[in-house]
Amino acid sequence: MQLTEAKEKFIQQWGSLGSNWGINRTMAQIHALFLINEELLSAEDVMEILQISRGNANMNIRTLIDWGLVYKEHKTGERKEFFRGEKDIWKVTQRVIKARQRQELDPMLNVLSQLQNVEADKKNKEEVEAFTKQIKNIKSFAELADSSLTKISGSEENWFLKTFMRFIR
Amino acid sequence: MQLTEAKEKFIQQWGSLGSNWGINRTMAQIHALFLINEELLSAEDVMEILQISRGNANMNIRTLIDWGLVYKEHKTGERKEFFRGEKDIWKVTQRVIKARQRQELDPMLNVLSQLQNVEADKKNKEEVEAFTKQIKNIKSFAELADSSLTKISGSEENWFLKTFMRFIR
DNA sequence: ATAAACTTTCAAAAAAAATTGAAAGTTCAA
DNA sequence: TTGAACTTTCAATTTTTTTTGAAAGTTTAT
Repeated sequence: MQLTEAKEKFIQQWGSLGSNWGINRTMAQIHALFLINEELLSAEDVMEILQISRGNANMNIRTLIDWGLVYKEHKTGERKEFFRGEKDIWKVTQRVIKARQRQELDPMLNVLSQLQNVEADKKNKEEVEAFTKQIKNIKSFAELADSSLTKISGSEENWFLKTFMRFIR
Repeated sequence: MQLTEAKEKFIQQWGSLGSNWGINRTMAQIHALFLINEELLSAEDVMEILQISRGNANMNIRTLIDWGLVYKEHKTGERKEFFRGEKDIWKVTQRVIKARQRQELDPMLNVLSQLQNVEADKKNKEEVEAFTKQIKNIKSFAELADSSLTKISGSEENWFLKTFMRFIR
């Protein structure tokens, strides 16, 4: 396979993976591009390589910066902003976990907390108990997941590697 | 809060969580309904409760059955099919992991394997090496994630609890 | 203070994904 | 074998999400 073809393929696949996990396909493609690109790229470079509009490029690069997956940089003597991607796949994973934890897990935990206080009357006492019990189960599980993810996203790769290597055998 | 309101809220929140993770919102809502509903439900019940069409209900219930999150059952003396949901949140998690692993992680691993064979010529030798190295990193990481998930989705809840409890402290 | 060179925003348009419901298919009791 | 009672399919429609690009905003060198 040629390098150009391989890069293209990687970008497409990463885009489709992202898209399947609720991440904007273009954002995932831009991320893929930065994962395998060694040089600094400007917003215009990204627009051209991926054939997307200015607004689209800008908005998604912005989000990637927010997530900590892309860094802003300046070339001396150039006015324009340039960007480079975080290459370390372990750091990438940690930052994606953090972003999605705050975006999705936290709101879910909030709602689950609220749902624990349901008023019962004499007619539906048992039903309310069953509901409350199940919500409690789900909440405990979500909290365990939350702590595990927090631990993982704050650890050294080394710790992770050792732990999981032991773990999977 | 009233029970009805709480159930409604849970269904909405679960739907939105699913939707954010690339799972059809309605499918997630049906799943939520089954998570908190004690009785058997027919396709018509689901249609009515969630105000959705026959085709929609059918298709998503089918997928939930494929994933192992909902079971088909028969009431004696009734022609109609009834369904009940898997209530155990640990089993639910394991089955979701399995389904998504085969749907998304496996194809990604395949593509990454293909991408390891890129032809270099004298002009782009270094670039090809950098690319290959990065793909290799990503692939190793994806394989570690894959094994970890396989291990997790095949384990007893007890093992998982013990391991992660130790883990997060 | 100006204006050139850039970045960001956002309403409208396009694309993608989900939903509908009528029609086709299936199953089963008689 | 029939037909009633159900389930499944899929083309057309609707809804949701994404993208565009012109206009507004910002920054910086002079």
